[in-house]
Amino acid sequence: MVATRLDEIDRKILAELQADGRMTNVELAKRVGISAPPCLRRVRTLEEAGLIRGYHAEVNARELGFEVQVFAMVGLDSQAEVELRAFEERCRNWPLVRECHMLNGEVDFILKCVAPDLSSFQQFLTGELLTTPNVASVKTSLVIRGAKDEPGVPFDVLEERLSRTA
Amino acid sequence: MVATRLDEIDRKILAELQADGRMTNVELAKRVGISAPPCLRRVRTLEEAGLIRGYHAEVNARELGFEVQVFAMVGLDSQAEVELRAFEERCRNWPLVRECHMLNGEVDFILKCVAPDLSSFQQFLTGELLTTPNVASVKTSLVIRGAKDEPGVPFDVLEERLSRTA
DNA sequence: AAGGATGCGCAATATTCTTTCGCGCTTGAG
DNA sequence: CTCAAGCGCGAAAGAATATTGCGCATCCTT
Repeated sequence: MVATRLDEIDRKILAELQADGRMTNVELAKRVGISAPPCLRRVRTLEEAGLIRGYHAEVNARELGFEVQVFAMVGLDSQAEVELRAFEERCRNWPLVRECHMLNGEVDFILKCVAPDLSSFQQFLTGELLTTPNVASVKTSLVIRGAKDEPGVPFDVLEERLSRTA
Repeated sequence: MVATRLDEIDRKILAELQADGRMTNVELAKRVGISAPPCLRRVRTLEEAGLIRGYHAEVNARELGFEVQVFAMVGLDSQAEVELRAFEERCRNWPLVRECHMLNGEVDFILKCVAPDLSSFQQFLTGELLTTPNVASVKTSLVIRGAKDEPGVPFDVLEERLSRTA
């Protein structure tokens, strides 16, 4: 099912559910222009094919008490695959680390972190991240304010691209 | 309603919906330990209070044809508030830019971008970002691989913190 | 202690979801 | 070119869910 090419309706479904993941199936069907049963079948297929990984409520982190957001650039001493995997595994176990991406260039990883306040982040930084074996350098940057935070991908770009090919 | 403190049930609701945003209300009610009607009322209240910003399907970007993910660190010539706002507004209009955060330190902004392939990103980089007025420097880092990508906030940290206070 | 406000649960109604069925279209073999 | 098989669609019925109104308990205030 991986190689299955999506048609326009599938892409519309994905776009709609990315914008509003709690939309009812009948509403979704109406928007993509088919009736409810085949629409639901398509959604199930997309889920099983892994094109839809899950559904999440977007919560207001600040109101919930997570006032601090930090990007951390991490450099390691050894970039051996085993060491890379070990560091990634540690990241998965740190709840304050929400994202961990391996990068090219001088920095090995970028981490997006959240924390209730500065002191709890610094506690994590000095008590956990900096004391981790193989961590050579960490440069942190506090987020002053967020200007844009869109989840997912831009479907308009995809449609535009496909229309050029067709 | 902003100053309203959430009780444990509200936090459970948020945690559950963050993990599975399409859960039915009866299932949610069962999990948080109350009956369906008050559960739905709480969800509506949380939505109206802005604690739930929305619901989104998490789509598989790579399978959809967005194979490239890039972090871009942007420095501006002028950091006057008007200029900062102007740059943020441009970011909001670039579909390939999914996130834009203003940082402290030497870099002014960090951008998380996606693109179908390297050439379309470079087209954006050289044709759009680098030619934008007031942009002094851009350093880009390609994401080699993603190790962790959790949406939202860690509710366990929140609960732990609250239990210490109580 | 009385009054008011808040929030729960129960029950009834309306909406939505799920399943089954038959139809029409495309596809590939004869 | 014809025909049969496979696939996806739409309609309808039964099941599950969402939604509303109401009575009652609890808590806080006075």
